Amino acid sequence: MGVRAQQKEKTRRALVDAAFNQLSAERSFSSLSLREVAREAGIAPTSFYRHFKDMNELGLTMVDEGGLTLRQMMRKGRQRAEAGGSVIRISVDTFMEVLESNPNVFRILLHERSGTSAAFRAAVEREIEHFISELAHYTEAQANRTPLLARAQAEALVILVFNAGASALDLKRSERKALADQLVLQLRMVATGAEALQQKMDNRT
Amino acid sequence: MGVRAQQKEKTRRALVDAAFNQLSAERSFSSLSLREVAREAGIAPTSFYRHFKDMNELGLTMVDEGGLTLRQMMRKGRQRAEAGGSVIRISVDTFMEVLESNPNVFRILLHERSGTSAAFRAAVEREIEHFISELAHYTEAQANRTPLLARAQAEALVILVFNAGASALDLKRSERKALADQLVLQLRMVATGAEALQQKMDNRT
DNA sequence: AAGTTGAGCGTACATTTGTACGCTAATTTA
DNA sequence: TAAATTAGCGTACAAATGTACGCTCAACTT
Repeated sequence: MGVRAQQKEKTRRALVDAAFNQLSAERSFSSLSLREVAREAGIAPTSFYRHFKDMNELGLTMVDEGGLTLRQMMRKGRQRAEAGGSVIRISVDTFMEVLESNPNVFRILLHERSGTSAAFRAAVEREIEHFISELAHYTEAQANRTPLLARAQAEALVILVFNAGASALDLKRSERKALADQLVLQLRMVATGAEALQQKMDNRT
Repeated sequence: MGVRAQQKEKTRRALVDAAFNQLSAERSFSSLSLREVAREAGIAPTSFYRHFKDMNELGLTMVDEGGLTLRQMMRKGRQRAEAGGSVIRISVDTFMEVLESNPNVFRILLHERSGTSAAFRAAVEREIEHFISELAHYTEAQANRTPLLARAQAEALVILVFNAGASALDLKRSERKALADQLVLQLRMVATGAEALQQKMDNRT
């Protein structure tokens, strides 16, 4: 890659990073202005357009990138689970760690999920869908579920986890433990219930 | 109430209604400006301050009012359930009807739940908490659950319902049916799972 | 070596925003 | 009836925003 393209990429990164860094509990992506992001990235407002058509395009980039980061981290965590132990417990712990080290990635996903732009909502939904279908396949194979049931179960699990994540963002580390415990309990409910419903269906044939 | 106070109340209502009416899939409360709301309500921007300290105060009013509306409607729907039939099915159907007739009430709750103001998040959480504890008491009595289990179960149920509501907002009426069906399935999973876990606990003593 | 490209800049402008201030006129109080 | 209160208005202003336009000069192409 030429010097020029390299520099361009660097500036683009600076923009994305600047935007991520400005997110917080008090600041959502949609409340960021183009000028603020440019300022934080150390470039002139008008230079922004050399990289993104508008803030929307930057935001979508962030959602995609964030979702990817999350999935990679969760996948890495899942490898730990293969060593044995409760899949649920280990997944929840991994999730909480990921949350703690990437709060802003989470914030943009959570907020824009119920956001004001259809494109954003769709993008977030796509990311969540990745989690759901990965999990559904896993359960379908592992626990011998009907696709329909596996899907419903996986979706319920993911929703509960994401929701707990949203709550966790507002909590101190000490309070998160209790949250995690309750989440584990809820996930077990779903898993147990799905199993029971599956059995009932199997017996009926 | 004097003529004066009456007129004031009327204008206040006009402001609240104006704000609600401007909400849509493309427009969140936090993206509304004070001037827009005043314009829609037919008053001068500066007159806004005769009724609310700032937009934040208006928003909190809307959350409280919206939450109340929702709870009243759900309660009315629950009376239908007493006539017999699946509690879960009837509740879900009621919920979907409420959603359809008050989409904007829902929008503000859903959006501000993951919003940028701690006060808003707390207010929404308070409203959701109402639902959860009402439901937890119901299950505790009805199904003889441990408080801890009842709470976890109720929370899971409410989260799944609200989440489905968020998805439903983006769907056509025809597509909502499938969503409702899956939601029912998920709620049954939780209920069945909670029951199983409760049994297991009871047997252990 | 000469010519082309394009990332980044500065200037400029029209819009929109929140809100301070002081007035008016109708209602309420005394 | 006289005085006090106050909802609503119009004017005004500083701040911020998105973005059009044209320039520069380093990097790349030919």
